[in-house]
Order: sequence, then structure tokens, then C-alpha cells
Amino acid sequence: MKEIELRNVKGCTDYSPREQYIRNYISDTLKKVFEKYGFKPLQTPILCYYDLLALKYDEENDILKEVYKVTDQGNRSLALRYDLTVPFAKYIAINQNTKLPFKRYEIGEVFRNGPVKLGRDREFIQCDVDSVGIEGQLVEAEFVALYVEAYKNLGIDVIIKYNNRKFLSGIIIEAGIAEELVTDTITIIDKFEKLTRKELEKEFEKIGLNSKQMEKLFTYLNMKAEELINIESKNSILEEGINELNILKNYIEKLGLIEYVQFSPSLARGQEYYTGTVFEVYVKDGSIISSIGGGGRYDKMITDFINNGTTYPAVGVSFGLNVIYEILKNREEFTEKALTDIFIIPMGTEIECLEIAQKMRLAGYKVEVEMKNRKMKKSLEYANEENIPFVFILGEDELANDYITVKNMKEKLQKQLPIKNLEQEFEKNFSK
RNA sequence: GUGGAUGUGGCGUAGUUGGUUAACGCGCCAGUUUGUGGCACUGGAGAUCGUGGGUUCGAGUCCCAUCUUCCACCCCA
Repeated sequence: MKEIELRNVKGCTDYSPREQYIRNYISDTLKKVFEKYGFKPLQTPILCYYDLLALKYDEENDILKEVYKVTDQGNRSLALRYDLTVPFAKYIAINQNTKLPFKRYEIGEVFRNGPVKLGRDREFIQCDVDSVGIEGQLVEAEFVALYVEAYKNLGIDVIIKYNNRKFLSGIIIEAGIAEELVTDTITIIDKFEKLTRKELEKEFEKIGLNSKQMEKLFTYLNMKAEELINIESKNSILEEGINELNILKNYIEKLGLIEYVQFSPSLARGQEYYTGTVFEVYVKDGSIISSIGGGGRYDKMITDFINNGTTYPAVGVSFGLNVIYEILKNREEFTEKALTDIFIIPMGTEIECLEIAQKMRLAGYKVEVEMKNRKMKKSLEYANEENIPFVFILGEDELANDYITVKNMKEKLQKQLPIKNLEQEFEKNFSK
């Protein structure tokens, strides 16, 4: 065999059992919440036709540079998906009898051949929850509730910032900025909290805004939610945006969730496809600066994608699994977590131990049996390292008398329990 | 993609102006304890110093190239 350097592909990571346990915990927790809110699991292929991904972009688009292209044996031009939204749209396009509204979630790997840095791999997992076919702020408010519940279940205190793209476009137009500069302006507004006012002015100047326009823009961008009603708008898009913001705020208040949200007029989100409400979730204590989730309304994207005359208003949010993992990984409940409940050490009684293991597994315990015939010291060391709370020891003398030694590792307690009805006896003696 | 740094046993590091067998901590293995753990002590294995070339009597140490990783910028999740 040829010698090669053993390593992972750039931007791909191995996750050890302990790490993956936490990641699974996160996605399991999320799944439960998603289903509680009526979202159904949808699974789509990772491999798809390149043309599908490229459908809505021209060759020059940055996102296409990051697409992994592959070919099959028939020389078909394929690609690895770079997000879960296009496959979602594709699913609806293929299954046009899908009843709307359609609510689905998908948690899966996506690939982007882009720069790699901390918390940003080339293979990573996206957790998307989307609803298609519903207009209005009711469903958006429900997403806020879903966000709050999901992060609460993960034990993370969050603040959900929200804004509205119509409002943003509206104030830009209101500031007298030309329509063709709206997108560029939004891109700069997105950096509002990262840059100083001076830096922002410089950026705005670059795209050709004058100081009067900037002044007006800054006034709007520093507004509070309560001040929105006082804006006397002349353009319909701004009016619409303000209206949507007020309706959404009203719904959130009624749901008793107002303490979790914050109107943030400078919030834009990078993607161009958002058309209305946008969300971004931040850790409340600010220990992590970047957002840990985000989303919003995108009424045109699926509509344009499918392009069959029907409109597909959609709203969706996603969760940053990687960054959530970074928050949870050092918690004691995980670092100290035993992945096995009971470790059984046989002393010449292997098959009997396996039988007992089956019995305990049936009773719902996670059980491992020592099979390498190591010295007891080694076996106990292993149990110790793995934080396994209970060790059963079965020697021939115990077996002859129909009992088994049960050790509580933490409290260093040891007890003989009858093998008959061991499950009940164990529960009686050792469960909290 | 552009710029800047980095690369020494499994991991984290030391290695003085280039000079004989590359050091330390953690981890690993074994023993003290052939059926009882986290501690301690003792011993042991394990590195062609990222890779390739060059300078030199001699290179972990200097030069060049290349790759890796990391940090900014860009872009985003």
C-alpha cells in the first residue's frame, strides 16, 4: 500500500463520541421542539444536479464558486448541496400536489468550498425550519415562540432581534437614496453594529450617498420600536414595513414573549432573498458575539424558483448547530455525563454477565460488559474514566450463590444483590 | 482569493550565537496490588524535529520552495 499522510480534508472534522453525543443532544432537542410546533421531518439528498443549484444564479455568483462539483460515472454534472433551502424548493416543485401550508424541518450536512476558520467548516450541519404557503405575521410570531422554546430547552438565554426588510428598503427610499443603491445600502447597514459611525459614513460615501441621506438614515436606524408609529411615511413600502413590524410586535406581546425580543432597525441579514420580517438570535449575556440563529420571510425565492404561476410565501429560521455546540460543550452536565449506566465485569462468567446485561438493558439501562478479560483494576479504571456510575462484578463464587456484587462508583458503596429480580433489587437499592 | 504568523513523540511545550545519544509536563503501557478504581512511587515504549532541496566538516536551529494549520480582509452559516 502506498503511504499517504493521514488527515481530514480541509474544513472537515471528526467528532469524538463525547462531542457527537452533545451534537446529537442538540439536534434531538431541536427536533422535539420543531415537531411540537407542527413541523414535519423532510429529508433530501445531499447529491443533486449542478444545474439545480445554479438555476437561480449567474456563473459569476460567489455562492457558485463555493459549490463542490462532482461527476458520476455517466459523466453527469452533479454537486453537493450548499444549503437546505434549494432542496426544499426542489421538493415542492417536484411534488406539486403538496398541500399548502407545508411545514418542514431538515437537519443535515451541507457543503461549501469556502474559507475555513474557527466555527466554520466546509462540511457543516444546518438546522432549518420552514413554513411555506402562509402570509402575514401570525406565523412569524409562532417562529419567535419556537425560537424561545428551543433555546430555553437547550438552556441558553437568548435575545431575538427582529426587523423588517420592507421597513429597511422604505427608510432607504425615504432618505432619498436611489433604488438601485438599496441592496448595497442594506449590505452596509448590516455592519451597523460592528463599525463605528465614521467607518459607516466612509462606506456609505463609497457607494455614493451624500451627508443628508446619511443623516436621515442614521435617524431611522437608531429608532426604538415605540417610535415607529410616529413615522409619517410617504412611501407605501415603508408604510407596509412599519405596519408589519407593529402587527408582529403586537402578536409577540400577546404571546408574552416581548421580553425575549428586541426591535433592531439596523438588522439586515446578509442574504438578498429576505422580503419582510428578519430575525437574528444572540446570546443574552453577550459571551458570543456572532448570532446563533437567524431567519425571516422570503416570499419570492421559492415562487421564482418554481415559477409555475403559484406564489409560495415562505418564512423560515435556522439554528447554528456548531455555535450552539461551542456554548454547551464545557458544561459539566456533558463533560461529566456517563454514556453508560452499568458496566459488568465477569470473572470467568462471561456469558452469564451477558445474560444479566440483556436483562438490565430490557429494564432501560445502558449496559456494557467487559469482554477483554482485563484485570479488574483495568476494568475499574475504565469505568472510572468513563464516569460509569455502577459496576457489577460477577465471579464464580457469587454465581454459585446466585448473587452479584454491585458497586456505586461515586460513593464507593458495594452491595450483594440477588441475581433473581436484579432489576427491581437494583432500583430499590441504588436508584435515586 | 490577498496579507501575516505557525509546524518538534498521542497532546501541550523547551531547545541558548548551528556542535556529540533532542528535553519537560500530560497521556499511554507495565509493575508495586495474579477479585476492587480515581492517589502515590518505580520502570518502559514512543520523534528520521511538516515535506523537498540548499549552505556547512556539522542543521531542530540559517536560506529557498512547498504543504498544513491559525489570524486578519473578503464572503457568509
